[in-house]
Amino acid sequence: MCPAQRRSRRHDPGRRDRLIDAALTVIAQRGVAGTTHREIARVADVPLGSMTYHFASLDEVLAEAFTRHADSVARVFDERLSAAPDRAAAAEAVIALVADDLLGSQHDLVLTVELYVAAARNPALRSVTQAWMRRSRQALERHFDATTARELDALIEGLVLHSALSTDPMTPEQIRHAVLRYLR
Amino acid sequence: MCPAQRRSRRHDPGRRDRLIDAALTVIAQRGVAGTTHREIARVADVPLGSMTYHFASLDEVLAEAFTRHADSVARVFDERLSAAPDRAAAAEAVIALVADDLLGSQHDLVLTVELYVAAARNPALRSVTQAWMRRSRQALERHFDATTARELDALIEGLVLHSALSTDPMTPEQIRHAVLRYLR
Amino acid sequence: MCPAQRRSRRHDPGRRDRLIDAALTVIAQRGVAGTTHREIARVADVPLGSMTYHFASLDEVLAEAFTRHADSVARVFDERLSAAPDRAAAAEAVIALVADDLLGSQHDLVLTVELYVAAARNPALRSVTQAWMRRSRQALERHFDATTARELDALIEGLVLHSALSTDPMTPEQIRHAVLRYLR
Amino acid sequence: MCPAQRRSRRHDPGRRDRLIDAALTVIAQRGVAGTTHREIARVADVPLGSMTYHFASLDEVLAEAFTRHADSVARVFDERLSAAPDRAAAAEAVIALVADDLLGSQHDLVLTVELYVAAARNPALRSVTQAWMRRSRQALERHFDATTARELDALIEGLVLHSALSTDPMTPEQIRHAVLRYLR
DNA sequence: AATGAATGAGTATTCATTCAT
DNA sequence: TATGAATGAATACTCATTCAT
Repeated sequence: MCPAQRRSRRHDPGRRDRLIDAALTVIAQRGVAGTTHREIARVADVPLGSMTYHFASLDEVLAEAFTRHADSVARVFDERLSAAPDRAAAAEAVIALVADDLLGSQHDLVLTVELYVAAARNPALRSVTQAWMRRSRQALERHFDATTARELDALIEGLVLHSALSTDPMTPEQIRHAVLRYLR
Repeated sequence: MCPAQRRSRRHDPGRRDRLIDAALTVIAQRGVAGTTHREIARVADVPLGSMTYHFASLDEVLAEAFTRHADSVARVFDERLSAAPDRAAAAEAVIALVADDLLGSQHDLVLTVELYVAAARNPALRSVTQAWMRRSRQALERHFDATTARELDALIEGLVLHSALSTDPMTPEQIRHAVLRYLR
Repeated sequence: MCPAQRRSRRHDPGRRDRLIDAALTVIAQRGVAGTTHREIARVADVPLGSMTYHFASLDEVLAEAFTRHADSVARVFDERLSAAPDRAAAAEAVIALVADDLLGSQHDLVLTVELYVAAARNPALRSVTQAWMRRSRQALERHFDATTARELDALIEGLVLHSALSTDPMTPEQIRHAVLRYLR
Repeated sequence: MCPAQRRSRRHDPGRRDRLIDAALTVIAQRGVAGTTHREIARVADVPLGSMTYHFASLDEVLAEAFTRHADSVARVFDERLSAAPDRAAAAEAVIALVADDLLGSQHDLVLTVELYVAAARNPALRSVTQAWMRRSRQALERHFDATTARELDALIEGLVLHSALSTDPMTPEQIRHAVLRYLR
């Protein structure tokens, strides 16, 4: 009777949103291969049937989740580069972004790699990765010419990925060294 | 009765080997998530029971397959860098390796990314990736100092991966430009 | 705001009726087994919740739909036989009815067979088929004695069904031959 | 330890066969719509996984089951008509076949109607019904001309089906009357 | 009066692995 | 040594129906 009781969750606006977040959690923890309706529902504490009510298929869930992930990472990238007043500050922004990604939770990094693999076989996801790439490159082009932007983007990719897979990831100083050497 | 009939392959010494190759084919085509005993057996044209006869588990199959893949890619890397007489030739070797990866079949590239993701959750595979990385770096260190080798290795990673995911992959000329700019 | 916008159909007096027609369309297209609340709602372009608002259960929908089908087929049967002035004209009416069923859309025929099967397990539907049969027989009894009416009714059934399932359905001439031979 | 214990059913030759029979039982009891892997497995007292080991899909199960049904009914039809020495005996054989179908278990009759409906939407089943029809007609043509055979076949169809759906099915005497009147 | 949201039981199917031969 | 048969857990997805608004 008391409305505070966890009795029923029938009215739950925002559930779809929470499900997408739960999906990202699951993908990060168990990979795309281990991402199932059941697991997402469990993490979001929602009945299984709710998944297929809100999403037509698991692929739709993945697409929405990765889109959200890419958007949020790209937004940070955009913001930091927009805030940089000059080329030197932009270089520092890039260094900070890479270092944060590496030193921060593995969460974002793992999601990114999962997205890459999933995109290799899922066209819907491929357009997500491509939009994201385009956006990063445009952010870099605020400060660098097109060729430099493209090459720098690839270098960032390599630094992040490589270090992530290594037992001794690069230190922030090493990252700074690599980026500045390239831009020297 | 006639031995030419495709009757039975009961005596088949290289079968274990062929199964590992079949596994790589399947991983490249359908991803680790789509790699099953059944599919590998189908590709190798071998009865299902043969899989579990030769391998204790699917994980064992994956580990052996990825080990073979890493070995073969690393060997080529090694050979080309060993053959380079000087630093300039080494730079050209690196450029050629990246360009071949991109222009050649997606096969190797896809396998590599699949390995990265699988390694994120499978310790046995992580040691495969790490041995591979160590080996590449050592190959580079024949011609470059340790810091350069490490950074170059990351750049290579980024160039290959980034271009692979892009709709307009880099041309060999663009790759050459990026590598030489870094080594300048 | 503009009332012409397709905004809402909240006031829709004939909706229940339209739902029954939609149900018949779905049954004809996908069979009773493929007839679901969702599909009927989709065909009628009506929200899912509307189905259970207007009908207590799917069975109720089916019963109403089949009743409507049987009524409409029986009415035509009635009318044509009533219009026949004598036995010879009645025979021609029967021939025309069978031929029309066969040459017309498969729609009615499929619905009839679906009804037969559904009736085998659903008592509510069994009374629909029985009322229909009784009515056909009474229509025939305007012109034929009871035994002939019954036998003729069975012959009609067989001619329609048999031809419907055949790759080379009977021609109108063949139907006429069969009916007249029986009544000769 | 004792081999007589119902311990394991792992060795069970003929299981596939038993599954097809179980499928026919289920179709007769619950209709094609109610025929599921689970239900067939339950009736055959076999684990669920066994169904999909032996059959690629539920449609394959249905096709095999209906083929068996049609074969067995057609064989009886064949045999009885082959045994008839003359046209009069053939007429009696037809009468007996219809009467047996009606007075015998509903089993065969229900299966037949289910087959008709299923065939309306499943091409694989349509060829089953057509082969069956052809075979019946050929059996009749041993004693009757082609036109008579076809018409008689339709009459049989109608008598069986119509009576089956009626609350007061025809008596054997009534069936005899109908058939003989037609052949008179 | 009407409906979007929610839910739990059920469906076909896949599959790693075990086992008897 | 090798394998066809078998199995049970899991998966994506469907759907009749209930319910809060």
